[in-house]
Amino acid sequence: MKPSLPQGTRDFSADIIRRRRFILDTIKDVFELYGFEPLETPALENLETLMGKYGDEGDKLIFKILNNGLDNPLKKEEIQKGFNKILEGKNEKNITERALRYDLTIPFARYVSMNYGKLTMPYKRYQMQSVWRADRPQKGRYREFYQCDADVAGTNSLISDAELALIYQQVFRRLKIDVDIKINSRKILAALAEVCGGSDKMSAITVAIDKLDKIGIEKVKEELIENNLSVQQISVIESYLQIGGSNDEKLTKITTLLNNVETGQKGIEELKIILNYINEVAGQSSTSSINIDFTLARGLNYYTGIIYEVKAKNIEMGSIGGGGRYDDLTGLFGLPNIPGVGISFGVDRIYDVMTELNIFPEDINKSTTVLFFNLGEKESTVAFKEMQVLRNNGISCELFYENAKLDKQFKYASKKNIPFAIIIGSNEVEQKTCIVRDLLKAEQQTIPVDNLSSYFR
RNA sequence: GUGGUUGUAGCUCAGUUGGUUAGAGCAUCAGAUUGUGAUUCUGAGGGUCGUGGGUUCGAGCCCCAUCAUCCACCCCA
Repeated sequence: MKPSLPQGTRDFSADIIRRRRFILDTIKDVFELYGFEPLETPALENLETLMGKYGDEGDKLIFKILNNGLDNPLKKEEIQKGFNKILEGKNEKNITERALRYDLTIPFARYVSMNYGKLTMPYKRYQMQSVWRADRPQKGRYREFYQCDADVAGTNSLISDAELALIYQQVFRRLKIDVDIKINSRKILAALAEVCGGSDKMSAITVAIDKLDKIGIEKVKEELIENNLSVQQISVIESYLQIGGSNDEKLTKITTLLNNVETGQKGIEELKIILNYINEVAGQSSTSSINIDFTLARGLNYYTGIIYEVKAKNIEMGSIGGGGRYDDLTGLFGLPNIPGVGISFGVDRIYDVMTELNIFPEDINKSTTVLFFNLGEKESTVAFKEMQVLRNNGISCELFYENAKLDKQFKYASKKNIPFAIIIGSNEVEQKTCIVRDLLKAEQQTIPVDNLSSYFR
């Protein structure tokens, strides 16, 4: 058979893994700097755990796993019944009861619900694992990809919201990616909906205004008309969308626009508090700005407070990070009144951005430091012994496995980016010396073998 | 889920209105060179043209289906 990969999945070769690790390590270091603890959960979850958490669109994108034993003749009848339900678009336990992880937030919520008694609250966890979505692949979109999440469960303190924004700043500063960190509040969006026809219109409104960048104000208005909003309501939304200026100016204008709506004022107040925390430390570092963007909506329907989204500047790519606050996530799993807030990094998109901008560090692909040449049985035995001395000193080495032509051994070294070659031939064996060749400078010197490890120190 | 694009050697790609035995560069291997590389020269291997059907005397080329790719929409990291 001809080998192939499932759609939207990829193999990662050594050079890609080293670059991905650079990103993952950077994120992990910053998460730990802020006191988050690691967590890993299974790739599989019960389908029931995931269904209904990501909206109707989301449910369709969950990878479901077929049960085993469907060919059991004793269960034939109920399995056929179940299959008929599947054909109607319903889920049926007899056919599928497990699914691949769709994101890291719901498994986190599930974990908190199951382990509440054991956890030190507020619980701050980070998680870096792959997730799967049955989406059609395209630029920056894969069916298997990594997310890196940091969430805080069990506190309403807006300090945590502010810290998460700072984590975004710090990570992208370390990665040297210029980003736009957008912030908004679901409470403000809810208040807008309240002013414009009631809360049942909220999702239609948010979906429409979220597209402002892409399709422009006229198309947004068309979409709102299709959703049965009145001219007057649409004009309120239009003035909402026209709010501009600095963060302070935006806050002033929105306060006026939503001055009768209590939830809106609450959302504005929260935004102010968070931005104040961020401003406290602004002088210490920030290059990438945190900006209020009232068009930001975010899809996941469990957010209730602050929402974030991060986009890379100067490049065409979907968001590379997103997150927000949810008042009651674990309630769905029987543990009410636990608020949470979290952010997510999309590693694969960050990788694509860094590749396109060509901003990975130069020296990222060094692996082996020294290649010992193989010049025969006796010679390579000596080399083998000296190689182990270097390894014991923490220098990564390889001995070429065959007594091949030097030409070939040199090429192997250059292909693997190995900077040093050590040549031990019969003369060197006799004199207890070796030739150390710097392959980048094309210079070499003969030194006593006993001095090898000090040479590389 | 909807629409478009592409699929020929390990890689990047040529291949004329359908016409003998499908090509190039790079890479690989062997030799020129029996201890010093990224150079040069010579030679070799490697393809059921994504897969399965169809039209035709004849298909890499035309038609249908299918799979994969890249891209856009929906949605999202």
